[in-house]
Amino acid sequence: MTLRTSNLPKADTRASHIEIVITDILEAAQEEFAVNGFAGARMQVIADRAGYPKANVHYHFKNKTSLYLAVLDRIVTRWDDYLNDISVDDDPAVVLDTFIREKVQFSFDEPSASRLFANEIIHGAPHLRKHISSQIRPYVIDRVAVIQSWIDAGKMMSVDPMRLIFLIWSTTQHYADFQSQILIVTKQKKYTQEYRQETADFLSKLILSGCGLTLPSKNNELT
Amino acid sequence: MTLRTSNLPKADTRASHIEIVITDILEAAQEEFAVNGFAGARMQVIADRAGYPKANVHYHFKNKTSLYLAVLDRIVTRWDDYLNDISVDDDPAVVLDTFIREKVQFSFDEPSASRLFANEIIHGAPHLRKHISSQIRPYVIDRVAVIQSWIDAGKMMSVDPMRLIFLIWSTTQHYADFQSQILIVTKQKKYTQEYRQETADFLSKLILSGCGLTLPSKNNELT
DNA sequence: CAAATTCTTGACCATTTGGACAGGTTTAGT
DNA sequence: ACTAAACCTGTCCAAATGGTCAAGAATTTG
Repeated sequence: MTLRTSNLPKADTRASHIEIVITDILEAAQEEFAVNGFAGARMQVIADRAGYPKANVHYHFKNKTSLYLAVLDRIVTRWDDYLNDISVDDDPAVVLDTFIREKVQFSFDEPSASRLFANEIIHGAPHLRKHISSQIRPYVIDRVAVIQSWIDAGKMMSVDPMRLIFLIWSTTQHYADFQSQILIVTKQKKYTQEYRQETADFLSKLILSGCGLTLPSKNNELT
Repeated sequence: MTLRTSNLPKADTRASHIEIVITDILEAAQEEFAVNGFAGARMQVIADRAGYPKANVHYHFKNKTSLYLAVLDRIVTRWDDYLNDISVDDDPAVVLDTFIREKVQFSFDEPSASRLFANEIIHGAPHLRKHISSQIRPYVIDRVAVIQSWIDAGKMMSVDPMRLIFLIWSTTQHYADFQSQILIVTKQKKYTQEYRQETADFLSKLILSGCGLTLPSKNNELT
């Protein structure tokens, strides 16, 4: 609505101004791509939502595909930031509990990112194949090894570690990807803070218990 | 490829011929919509895949939307057929085990149906709102009541029944919707029969155990 | 302060695509 | 066998949409 160019603080440099424009466009694009998919997304809508003329969007991003890739890259990067390191010496219960709660939080906090990602995978991951095999796969293999060592050490029940990771991914993502269905079934307008909390508690409890684990004692001081 | 009109058996009536054509189109459309989403799907591609001229598709289906709705309806109907009835007197472990295995089977057998459905929900379920509130919601409420009665009867651990249903849905659907990611991470070309079986076993075991349940004894004679 | 560089934008275009339509063909009824 | 209805399909078209371009505004630089 308001023209960014005319009412910026004096101290603003060109570089930082550009960053704002780019971010505006990326955020608008993420929303549009998440809601309508790549093919369904409209450059005009993205431009409108970001608050710039369409040609401006094309100035900063060569074409629709490169804009989409930029959005994906941004999501994937933020995703990777969430990935915490775990070690053989850690307590399985604590690690899994933390992992689950972080994933749940991500789903509730950034549903459009989650949906865009899901969309890309459902459609065969045409733009993410490389990232999956070079980043995600090593990550999974690494965690699998640690979980397996816990099992070997008798610290938890014997369950297939990779499928356990898939299970955690799926159950947590579900609340973002299938939000519309869940809200209708539960007759809610939107997720409440309480619902989020109970969901995290539920998932943590059921999954840990499914692995034969229990949290040490105190477990309610997470954000 | 071959023209259906010219080489049909004499006994074939017009009605059944039409059914074949319609089915061909619906199947082609399901695949195309699942792979590319509604906006990305091309009528020309659907027609080609079905083996008829595009105008023929438009003869049987008013427009793209009505074709899409027909595909959705077909999927939803088949989905509903899977829904088994459960009662308070049943053994929770057996019911949940059966339920999980049926859902897993559906995901592996009809991945494109699952993906199309997921796609619709991710994009806000514009065409399924009614079905969700009139069919799915009552179904869920019904199962929730039964599960709750099991909990009250001390037959299983106290877990939120609705979230348990969501969890089963998400974990089973995951293998269809995120197939491309899973195949890359597990370095498989396609799901093997063995992988399907182990997945069903894994999910059943972990979820039952998460509910404090164990299967009676014999549990390996399912299809 | 002038020139050069970067950024912005309205107007315009080429292509794609859903869909209309009219004329032809096959089937069912009598 | 003949007619009417149902079905099929090649051709064409209007609308939508991604993308271009050249001129103008703002900012940096020499």
